Amino acid sequence: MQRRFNPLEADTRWQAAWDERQTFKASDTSDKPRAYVLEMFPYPSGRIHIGHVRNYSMGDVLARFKRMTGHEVLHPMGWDAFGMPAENAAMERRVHPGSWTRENIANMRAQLKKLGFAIDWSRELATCEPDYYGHEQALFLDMLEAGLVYRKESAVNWDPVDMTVLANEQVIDGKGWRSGATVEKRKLSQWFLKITRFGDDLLDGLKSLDQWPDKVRLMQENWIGRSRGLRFRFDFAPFPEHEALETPALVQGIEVYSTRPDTIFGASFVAVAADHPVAQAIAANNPDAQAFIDRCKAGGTTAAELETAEKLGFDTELSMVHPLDPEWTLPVFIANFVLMDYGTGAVMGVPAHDQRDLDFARKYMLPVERVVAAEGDEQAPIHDEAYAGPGRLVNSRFLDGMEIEEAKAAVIARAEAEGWGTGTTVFRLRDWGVSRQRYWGTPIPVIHCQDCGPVGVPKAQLPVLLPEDVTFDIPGNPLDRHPTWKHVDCPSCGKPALRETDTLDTFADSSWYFIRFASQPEDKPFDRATVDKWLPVGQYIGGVEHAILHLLYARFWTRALHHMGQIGFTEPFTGLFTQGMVTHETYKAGDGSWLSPQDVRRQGESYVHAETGTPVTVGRVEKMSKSKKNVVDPDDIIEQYGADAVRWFMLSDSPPERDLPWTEAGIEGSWRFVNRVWRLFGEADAGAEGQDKALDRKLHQTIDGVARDIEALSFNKAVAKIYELTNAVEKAKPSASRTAAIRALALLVAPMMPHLAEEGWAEMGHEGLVADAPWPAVDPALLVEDEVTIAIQVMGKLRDTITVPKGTDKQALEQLALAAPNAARILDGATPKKMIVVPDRLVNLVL
RNA sequence: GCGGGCGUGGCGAAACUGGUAGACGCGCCAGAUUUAGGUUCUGGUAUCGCAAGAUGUGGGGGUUCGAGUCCCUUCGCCCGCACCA
Repeated sequence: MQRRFNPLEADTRWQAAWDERQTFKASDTSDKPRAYVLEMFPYPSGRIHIGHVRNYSMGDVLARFKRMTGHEVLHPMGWDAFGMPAENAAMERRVHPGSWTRENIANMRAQLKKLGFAIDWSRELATCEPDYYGHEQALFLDMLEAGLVYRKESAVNWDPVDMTVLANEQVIDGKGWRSGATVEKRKLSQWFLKITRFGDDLLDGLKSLDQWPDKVRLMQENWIGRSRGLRFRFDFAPFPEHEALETPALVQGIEVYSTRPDTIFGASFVAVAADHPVAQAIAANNPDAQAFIDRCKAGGTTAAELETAEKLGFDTELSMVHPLDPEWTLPVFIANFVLMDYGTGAVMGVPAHDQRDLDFARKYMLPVERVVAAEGDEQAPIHDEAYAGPGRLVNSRFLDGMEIEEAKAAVIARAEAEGWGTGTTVFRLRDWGVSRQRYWGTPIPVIHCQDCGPVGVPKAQLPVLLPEDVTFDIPGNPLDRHPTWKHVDCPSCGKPALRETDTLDTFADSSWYFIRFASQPEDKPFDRATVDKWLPVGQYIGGVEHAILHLLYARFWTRALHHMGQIGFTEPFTGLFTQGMVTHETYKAGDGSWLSPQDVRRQGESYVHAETGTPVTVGRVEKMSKSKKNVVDPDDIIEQYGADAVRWFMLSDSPPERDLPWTEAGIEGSWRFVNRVWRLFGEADAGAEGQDKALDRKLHQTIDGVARDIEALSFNKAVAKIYELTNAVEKAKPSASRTAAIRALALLVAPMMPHLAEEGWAEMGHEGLVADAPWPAVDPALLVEDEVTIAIQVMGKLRDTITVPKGTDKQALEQLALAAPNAARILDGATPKKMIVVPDRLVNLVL
């Protein structure tokens, strides 16, 4: 056997062996328990980065471990292949988005294969291919039919230079991220998916997701933002001479929404948003009002601006009647802090119990009356801080003395009885606008007919294919200006009609790919029986950056499919794990420019430029990014150290949810370990005899511990335990136990370092693949020690230790503790007042 | 501002329901092998101290026989949301 492991040769050999035998092909018909392990599929940007390597290494350990423990494992890979970068590349380099994307996929697939992941490549899919997006179109039509899709005028971010809609994330400081042009708000007819239909389900469903990080659940909870309150109407006070009253928008009064109807007797004004119909109606005849509205709209929306933004209002000189007192009128303001797209776009202002209302009231000299007070505070005046705490109602007529919740219920009941309001649930969550004025996405399968309106493309005509002959030399949507593509006959009446030229948000593509992985019939999106066998995904692994959007959309899509009776489950991912990023030190040259790690050389305690020898400043450890040049290319390091060393390093040291600092020394340490294990494999002496009880025990404890750690995704701990075992085996004298431990070691490292494990497994004369071998069995008798070390404390301080047989009784321990030399010295003849004995752990002598 | 998380050696980190803090890895120190460097191997490595011993999990306080772990308070860093009525 060679002394040094040769990864370049071993990696390719075993990857070919797995490929040839289709080792990781998942069977839909297997009787074994199933495990669906999934990592978030990548966008084919061109190259795999180190973050992907970490992500897929984690999933791979779990997938391989599940196989070894008798599961039928589904561990697929695909490509989130639609999206803007492909169109940008098309514009910049005059390549077709399709060829650019497919070339990237080929490159990245080759890179992934070099890492030896246990992936069922027969299920590979790319969302940009018609055999994927065609089925997505079918699902869209199903949702349309089920009333989960609708069309509505909506304000969007419009980039006037690129002539396209931008997502909120693509608007930076009010400018388009590519063009730099000031983004306009434009009203466009857009398709929406009715995610709010499932607002309650999506929120309540979070409770059942106990294998999700609390952080993500909380973020989704906040995002959905359910609140309960009273929606009610203020009527206008008689004010016949005011000309604005003639406007129909004003005649109906103003609807407001409040989560604190209990404070209704503390109301001192009504405020409407700048976009509110009442504001608009007033502005129509009042230039000052119009000027104020324009000013509101010009206000920035960044964090800093909002923080410092003053509460501004415009007095409309209208007044409203308090619903519980016809004699009581309240002034109406247009206010910059009221949002049109939340609730009703109008609020009742209760200054004593809402900070914004208080700020506003102080500025415009409006009354501030306390209506809720903690015990003893009934007379306490409100100064600069609104009171939002608990208490009982005061100054509130029939509500006086009630608790807050009681008063809320009383007001809602009265409003409903008297017909001026209803108890309502309001969500912060908005319906999902999915229309994009883009080429490289799933065409929305709808035809617009002058007579019939929007008509779904008949399913028999799917897929609606993207035309290949498009150009990107001018801005805008190539589908819209294609000469023939959009001209079709109406499927309903046969008259000439126009195709929808918008494509679907690419988040739609990633909302059901995990279902398609499980079942890929040609004629329909999936086969229900097969899907129900595999899903929900047992363990999903990816970055936190998807905590809201992707994970919420996927949950919605799953609920929608369930609602339509297409699948038998409601949540897509039973277990979710969000892994940390891979980070690296940053380096700066004297002139302030960033330097890549390859250009930097260590010299004693400091760093210098590799070529010029000039000093280099070492900066913070940060997420690897091209702009800071602190990137490491996976291909380079795989070539240098082999896939296993890279995989091992990705799993070592840092807990997987935390950031992992990449270091040259770290990967070298992993490489050293690969060779240590490799040398041990060469020492598996089949003829060795004799038992080494301590080593047996260590082995079985390790098998048990590593299994637990992998199940818990605590890879760093599993790695540490394997190191400990390796240390113990290296030190042990030859014996049958040692040989057994070395053989077991191959199985233990197999999920993390599969190539090394296969190579050693074969060298040790085993038939078949380690990938097909079962996880070693644990002898429970060997998990417990027969001797334990007891800590002897005096007054809680460790003074001595003794070794005794496990299970030694209390009296014996007390005697031994008193006799322990160091303890006896400290006691100096004194008798302890009390002795605390924790069996098999410690004795504490208390004076 | 609201919500959440995290502070343990020179570094990445362990420590099950309160019970011997620092496992394991990196780095570093010493030694062996080597023509040398690298590799490999052996030993050491929380701090102070020659030692006995003392101190030590961001700071302060508390509960307990016993606190990294529980409670109160304070400081620092990170993440998410953003005028949500």
